[in-house]
Amino acid sequence: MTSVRVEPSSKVSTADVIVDWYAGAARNLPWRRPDVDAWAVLVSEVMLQQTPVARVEPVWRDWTVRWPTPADLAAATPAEVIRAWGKLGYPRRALRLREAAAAIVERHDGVVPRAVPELEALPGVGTYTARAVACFGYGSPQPVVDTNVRRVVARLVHGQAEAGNARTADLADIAALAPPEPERAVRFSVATMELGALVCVAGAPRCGVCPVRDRCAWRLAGSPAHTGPPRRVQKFTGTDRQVRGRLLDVLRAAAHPVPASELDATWADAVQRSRCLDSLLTDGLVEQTDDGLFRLPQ
DNA sequence: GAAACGTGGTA
DNA sequence: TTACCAAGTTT
Repeated sequence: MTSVRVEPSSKVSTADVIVDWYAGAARNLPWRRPDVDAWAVLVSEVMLQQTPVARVEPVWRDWTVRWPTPADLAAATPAEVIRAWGKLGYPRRALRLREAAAAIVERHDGVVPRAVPELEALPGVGTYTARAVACFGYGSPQPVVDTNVRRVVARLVHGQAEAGNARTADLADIAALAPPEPERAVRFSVATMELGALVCVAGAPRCGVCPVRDRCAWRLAGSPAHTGPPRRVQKFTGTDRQVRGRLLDVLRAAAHPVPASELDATWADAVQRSRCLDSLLTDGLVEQTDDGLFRLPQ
């Protein structure tokens, strides 16, 4: 009689376990549909920088319908993209995305480049985003390291409760786990991010449902608490970021240029208010008309 | 390498 | 209510 050979779990590669888990656990996010092109992927990746998926989804749908190609976005005004960005936060990303679109039109014939160095040369595109676009937009087997992946590697490989700051070695760490087949390597990249986003989360990891709990260095070490300096969380209340946000909020909502007096109500401290308005002007998020009124750049 | 850069949900 | 955190990049 024949017998089924069951390999010990340790013989199954960690990458295969994570990829197989992803097949059954992946969220159905719109930018993961197979017909989504590299431009729409780039838009999603920039929007997702420091902004949760739930808030990105509706805005991404609007953008990809309104500006389906880089040339379309390059032809839009800053005011249009700033308004369409809504309240995703860090609105300089919207300007940079428009600048990236213009660079794609000028330097790449309107086609999102495939090569990581060319992607990284685009405004607002750094190490993470360049690899994410190459990998998810073009199916290139790039190692992709975001905050989720760094946390998974910190625990699974290094036995640490938390990831430290981003390091150059992060790319090598995840590349060492990646499967050799290009298509599986792409799945592995998105699957590792998903594992960090859904299971190996920052606050209270759901180790009970983790597919690699039996081989996680952190778990095997008894889930030791984080040692070392606590990560400082950035303040928001009272900062220039808050003030800038309020100023821009007024200008986004205004149908016409507004006088400075209309901005006074946003923040009591006139010195800080003025500094923030200046910085918005410098950033190209606001412009002043000839008669001294303020508006989003036309 | 540290600090700046928005916003809102969750515990 | 305060604190943490969310697919980073730029200076």
